[in-house]
Amino acid sequence: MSAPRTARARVRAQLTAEIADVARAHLATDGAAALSLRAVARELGMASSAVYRYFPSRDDLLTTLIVDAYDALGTAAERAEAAVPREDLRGRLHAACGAARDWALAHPHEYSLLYGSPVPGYAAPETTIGPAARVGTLVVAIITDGLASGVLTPLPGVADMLEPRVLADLGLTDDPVRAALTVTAWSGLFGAIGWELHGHTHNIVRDHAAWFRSVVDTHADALGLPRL
Amino acid sequence: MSAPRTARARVRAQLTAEIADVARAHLATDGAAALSLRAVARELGMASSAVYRYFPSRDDLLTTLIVDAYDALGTAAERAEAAVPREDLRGRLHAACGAARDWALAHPHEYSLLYGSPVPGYAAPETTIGPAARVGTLVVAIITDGLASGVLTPLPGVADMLEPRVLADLGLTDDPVRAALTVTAWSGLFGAIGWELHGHTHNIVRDHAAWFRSVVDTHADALGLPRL
DNA sequence: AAACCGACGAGAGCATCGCTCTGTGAGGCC
DNA sequence: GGCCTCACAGAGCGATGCTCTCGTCGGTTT
Repeated sequence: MSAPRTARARVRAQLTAEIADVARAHLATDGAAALSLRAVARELGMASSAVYRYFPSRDDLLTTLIVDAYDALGTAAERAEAAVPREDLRGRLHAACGAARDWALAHPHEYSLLYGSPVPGYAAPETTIGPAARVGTLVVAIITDGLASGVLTPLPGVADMLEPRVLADLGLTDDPVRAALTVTAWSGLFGAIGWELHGHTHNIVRDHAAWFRSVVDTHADALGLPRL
Repeated sequence: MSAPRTARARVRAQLTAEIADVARAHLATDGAAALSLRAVARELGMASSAVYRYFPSRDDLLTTLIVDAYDALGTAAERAEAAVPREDLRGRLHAACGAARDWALAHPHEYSLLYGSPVPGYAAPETTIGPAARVGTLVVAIITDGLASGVLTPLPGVADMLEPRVLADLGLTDDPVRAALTVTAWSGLFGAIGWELHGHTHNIVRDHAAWFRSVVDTHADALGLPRL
């Protein structure tokens, strides 16, 4: 991340990135489970043992790929969402979720790595939780914007299924019902993407793009986002 | 499936089942990716090559486990749903989905095998599509029951994102909007289960059972199921 | 009853994997 | 210029899925 000071560090950083790039290419074509450290080393013309100078284990390599993927997905969603007028809450949701779906369709294996089954014996380390939350943060921002501008009013009812600390951090303490709906929308949207990606809607859904838009609308309705 | 006629076929069927049982146990404890044909053979005291007399490949073994898992999940959901009065549509949805969630929490690895990332280079064969649809069929039955009894009336609007043939097969041709919502609910419910199972709601949701109930209610609302 | 043929199981073997250890070389640092 | 750390290669270990061959045993047919 920081600029390498010595020439040695520079070439090291460069080779590290090169390994990650090749690994990402393998991941994109063959999937996470087929990602082989030896194959990456072969493609780079180095001994397999040399790779361990840069990544202590296969899981470590996978972790960097995961973080990168979360970042790429988050960036895609954020850029799409930023292009929509602030007051169009539903449009912002559509943009963010549509971009997430597009990214998933373009990078199916990476998406599965993020939101599919956890890799065998692999536990997501702390470094992944930040990037993982970016899309969720985006959805929450749409809600809080709506509440701040008065377009949305807190939903009545009580709901204490979420962590109070998270509610406070997100600024949704006084609208816990809508906060729960936000988590529901978040999981539902990604569930729909995975559903399509893994073929569960094969032979059922004809127009996946249209269906996904309707899914977003369903959740937008539940959240009370006004149609523009 | 059919009764074995010869003694040879009987012992063969029995050993086949035994192999599948051991494999299922390994799957339950270690996960799908760690399922090793050799380990199964070791536990059964036979040479690894002998297992290939019963299952032509590891993927084939996995397929039978997948089919069995779909069946177990479907049975659990059906039994729970059958215990609820027919007229309580929302209760039936809660029962079916709650049972699916319970089953998933009790068999996380098997659930991930069904609804997580596809196994490397593994393509679900035709034999899995029947059992896979059982839970979905259950949800559809709740809807069609409501339409038949007049509790539900077709939702206005047009929706042609689903396959017309499926609409006809399910008897939802005259309520395509609700049919789309049904698919949305189906994917959203399983998305929520996977979301919880894979830890994406960790540190966000405090009471997962309550949250899941609210997810079911959200989809029940979207489907227009009356509160009893 | 005898011959036969198919299924069955074991073992060795191949290619692959993640990972470790050891030795050697070359670059940067004092 | 000498030291020293880092980088790399290679061999090796245990494990995987899968194939092939070979001996054996059981059921079937003549």
